[in-house]
Amino acid sequence: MPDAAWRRKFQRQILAWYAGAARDLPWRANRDPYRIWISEIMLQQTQVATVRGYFQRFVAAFPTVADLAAAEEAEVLRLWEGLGYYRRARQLHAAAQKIVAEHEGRFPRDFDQVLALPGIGRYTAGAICSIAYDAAAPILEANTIRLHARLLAYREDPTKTAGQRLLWSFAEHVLPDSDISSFNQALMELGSEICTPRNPQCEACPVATLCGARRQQAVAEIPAPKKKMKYEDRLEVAIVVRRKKEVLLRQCGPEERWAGLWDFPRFHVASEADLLSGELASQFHARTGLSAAIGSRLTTIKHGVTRYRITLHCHEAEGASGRLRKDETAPLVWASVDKLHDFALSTTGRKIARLLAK
DNA sequence: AATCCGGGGAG
DNA sequence: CTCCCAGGATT
Repeated sequence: MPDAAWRRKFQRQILAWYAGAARDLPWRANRDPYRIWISEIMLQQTQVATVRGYFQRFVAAFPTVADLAAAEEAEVLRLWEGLGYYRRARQLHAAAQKIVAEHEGRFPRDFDQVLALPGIGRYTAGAICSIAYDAAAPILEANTIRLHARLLAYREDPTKTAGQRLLWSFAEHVLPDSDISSFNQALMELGSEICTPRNPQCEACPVATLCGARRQQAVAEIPAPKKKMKYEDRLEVAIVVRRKKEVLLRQCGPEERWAGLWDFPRFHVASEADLLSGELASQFHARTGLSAAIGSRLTTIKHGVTRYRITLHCHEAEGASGRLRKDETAPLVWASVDKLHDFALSTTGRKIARLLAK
């Protein structure tokens, strides 16, 4: 670990640089812990450019913890539509209700109480408490993992347990006595804007002279590349069942992907042949209670969900008849095509909905 | 320690 | 195409 002199120079350089480089982001307008919390949850595994618009709409709809707690979960999910990792939205909502129930509706000040809220781990608790309250809490996330790994010339995979232990320790060790809020944000800003994954701008870096990777001319090799994800190809089919101006939607159950969101009835099939074999129609009947033939293809959408590369064929159902099956955990409803914007849909569901509206 | 969870930006 | 992103929860 670096000594006190190194630390002081590091802190001074970081803070001086940030004073002139801080971007004007919506969640930096004030230090309201509620807004900072919302931004931190949205920013989990999601880029700043993507979050901007969502953040503005979300805090406009729910300006306070109490507003969020009082909202319907469906409305929260609707505002989250397209952001992904929908568990974040449900946990955000649950946390707001917990704050109302246990903290009189005021966002807690104590680190451990913040950490105890659903959806908040060590990073997010540290970020909120340092940014909003100037608490002496370290942070470690994508930007600072890369930044610190380079500063320390750490050549192992910094996302593994040993690397995490080292980098959390470093993050705590370099924390200044004051201005923690600016300091932590500055570290992330530096990682995001200067110490980038590819082609970092070391010439513009305020701590280049303190950087181990730079000294070893190993900036391009650090951090070590993560092991490549192996993707599994998957074939799925979405069925569009029309009834006059309505279409059949299904709400995803709590145990499945996109829990709480609505989608067109969707099936995993082994091969293209299953579309014709009657196997799909049989599954469709078991799921919905309706009898129908698989009709013409409307479109094909390719997308990825974690380790799956999904090819989604979207087909019309023809001659649907029968009575809808009752399903408590995954309700089926007939939705007016003109009212599909009132439902929180998965991104693929929204693409299909847009197709039907034409 | 591994795995799951989404979607999009950017090269 | 591939890599990556202000991670957390679960197993």
